[in-house]
Amino acid sequence: MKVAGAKPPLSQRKKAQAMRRAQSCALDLFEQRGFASVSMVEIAEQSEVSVASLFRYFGTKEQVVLWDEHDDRIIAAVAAGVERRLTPLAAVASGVAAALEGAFGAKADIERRKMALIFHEPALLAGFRANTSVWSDAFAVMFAKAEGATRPSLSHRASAAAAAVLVQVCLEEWFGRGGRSDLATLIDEAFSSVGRGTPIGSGVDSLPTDQ
Amino acid sequence: MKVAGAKPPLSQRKKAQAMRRAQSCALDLFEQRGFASVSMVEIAEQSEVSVASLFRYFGTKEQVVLWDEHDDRIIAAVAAGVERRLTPLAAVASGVAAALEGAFGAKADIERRKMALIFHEPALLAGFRANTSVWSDAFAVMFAKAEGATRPSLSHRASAAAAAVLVQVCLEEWFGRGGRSDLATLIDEAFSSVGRGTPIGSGVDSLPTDQ
DNA sequence: ACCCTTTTGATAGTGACTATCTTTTTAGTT
DNA sequence: AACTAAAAAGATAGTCACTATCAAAAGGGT
Repeated sequence: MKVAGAKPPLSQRKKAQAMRRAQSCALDLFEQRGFASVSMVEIAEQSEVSVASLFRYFGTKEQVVLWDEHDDRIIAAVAAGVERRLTPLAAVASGVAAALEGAFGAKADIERRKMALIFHEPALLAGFRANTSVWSDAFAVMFAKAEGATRPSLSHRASAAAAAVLVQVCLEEWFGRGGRSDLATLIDEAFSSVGRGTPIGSGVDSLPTDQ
Repeated sequence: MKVAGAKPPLSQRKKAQAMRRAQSCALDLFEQRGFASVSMVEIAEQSEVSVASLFRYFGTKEQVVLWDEHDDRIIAAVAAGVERRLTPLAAVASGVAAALEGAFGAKADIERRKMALIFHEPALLAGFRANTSVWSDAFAVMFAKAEGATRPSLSHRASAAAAAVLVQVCLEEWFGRGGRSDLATLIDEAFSSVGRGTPIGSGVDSLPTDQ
């Protein structure tokens, strides 16, 4: 295991710093004038990072917003849950809740600005939702390994995809409520409503008024 | 109810015809030279539809492939299942199975060519997966209405998103197996493995070897 | 200081997509 | 069948995300 204080090489630190600077400038510009009305050239000029580097770093304009320095924390947290042999959905639920508690702690301001932009710009929302596929694939591999399988089966992929998409739904719900609800509670509610296969009209949380 | 033989206006028929012609030409070209190496101008020349119309019809290059004349059949079939008050997941499972049986019946050749391209080109796969959001939203509204709610609750959206993504997983699995498996069986397997919340390592379909 | 490797910057080019305008086609109406 | 208002299709020019390539400038070890 690595020592916590071990520095990565200078080149990597400078790169990460440039990426943070570029993302921060991009958020400023997008908030002021909208995602479509700001060009990559402007972001480059504002952030003192060349256009070529912007594309090298982020790949696409959307990823300038969507990029998250610590976006592997969720996957790591879920992996820990899987190793504790929780139910697939339970592992994901607890892992995500733990990881996001950290994300919205220290640099909560950046995260909130990102989320606000994402839900305001359809192009960004589409990219945000595409993360589901990445999570899903990662979860599926974990589930397979936990059962000693070399490759994920259909049921592994199914559980993984369901878990990943439920996390997305909860994140959107959470932000839609202004970030005031408890994310862990939302995840719990979403996961259990799927897990128990509630029949439509059974009225577990809202009885039809029969009108 | 409308008479089955009632014709839509001439303009709409010509448009649909042009779209089919354009899609068919596009599939030819993409199969020959790859999605990225064919420009919209070439598709326009080949199909005798102007570039402007291509963008009016399809919006994006990806949608030239992804567009499906009858892609509302799935949603309609699921709506029918919901009205019969099935479980959310059951309604989606049966509806999708029914709808796709039709889709791969008459014009199965086009559908297979589309699927082959979609899974061969990452850009198309991303677009294909984005359909999940559309389905999910539609399902959520159905579930809410079935319970007499005016707007979908979190659990409605959760069930809808899970159902939609499971359909995607099954479609991908189905195509990955060369289209030889029975899609309805796959859907059943996927949905039940999520529904029962199988613990990891419980060994329902493969016991861990404990190594 | 020295080289060697990796990273960054600058430049030119491609093509998806938009905006705008003109021309054609369609659908009623007489 | 001819006339007209409305809608759709075509043509054109422009923007900008993204790629490819090469030159310059770091970084990292000797």
